[in-house]
Amino acid sequence: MKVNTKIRYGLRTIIQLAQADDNSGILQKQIAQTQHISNKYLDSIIPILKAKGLIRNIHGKKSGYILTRPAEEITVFDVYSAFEHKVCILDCLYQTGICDMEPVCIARDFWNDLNSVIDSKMKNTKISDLI
Amino acid sequence: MKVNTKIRYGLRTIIQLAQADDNSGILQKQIAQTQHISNKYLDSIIPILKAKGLIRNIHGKKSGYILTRPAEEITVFDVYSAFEHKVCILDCLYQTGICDMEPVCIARDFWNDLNSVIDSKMKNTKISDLI
DNA sequence: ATTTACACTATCAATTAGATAGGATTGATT
DNA sequence: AATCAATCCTATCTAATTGATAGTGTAAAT
Repeated sequence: MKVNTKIRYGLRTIIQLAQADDNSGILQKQIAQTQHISNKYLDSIIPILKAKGLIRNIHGKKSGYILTRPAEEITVFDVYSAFEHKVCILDCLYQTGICDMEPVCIARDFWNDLNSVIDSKMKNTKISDLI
Repeated sequence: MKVNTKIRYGLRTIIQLAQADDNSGILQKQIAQTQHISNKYLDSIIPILKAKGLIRNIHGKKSGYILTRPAEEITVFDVYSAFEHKVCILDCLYQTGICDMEPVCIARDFWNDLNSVIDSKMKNTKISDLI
């Protein structure tokens, strides 16, 4: 039950951009320095956020990254799902045939509930709620 | 963000014992068969539940395992914490000095909230609620 | 005394996490 | 057009963790 580094760094990146005044972008290098993340490692995170349409690059004098939409319109789940398709604390929740017990598993019902709780928390929290 | 096998199997074991009529115990072997878990693997799970005082062995004619207390008095968290000390989705939540950003990390505040949500769900769900 | 169940220790293969390396490409500034 | 910094892509590596099995020892019941 750990949140992995990419998701954590991804969220921190989005938060940093959300906190910036929106006239200028923030360079990857700056994010690396502020967040104490290696610039190389960010190489594997930033492109994902970009591909999912959460951030984009502006060019010119004030070059760097900005959010593509206001922080009010981005949820934690948007960031999470850039890296993992779904909130899924147990494989059997979304795949059939993994476990023989599935149709009768009471434990699974609980894990499914817990999964929903986590999912909802992420979907109901906007980046703007955090800052 | 996965729940590991020991915790899952541990919960299933507790549920099976909770469902049994309380006159007789259930042998480890029976649990293995019912739950489709190898008896050998249960060797590394059952003793932990026992050490934590959740189950105990009865001897004699109806030998096997039983719950030490009624299902109303056991929470999912009791089972979870037999295997992992705390609900902790991020190391920095309970350890200082792991991350430089800790004092100023807004993301951490969110993860901390999410952690509480998970923790509460487990602590507020009794085994008797599941069956 | 023998059988059955449980306990203890060690080991192992597979997977994943976290991170780095090196180079190609892109775009802005000169 | 040249140069320089930033970004992107692919490959690689180590360490830790997970899930599981093997083998043996011990205890209790019939």
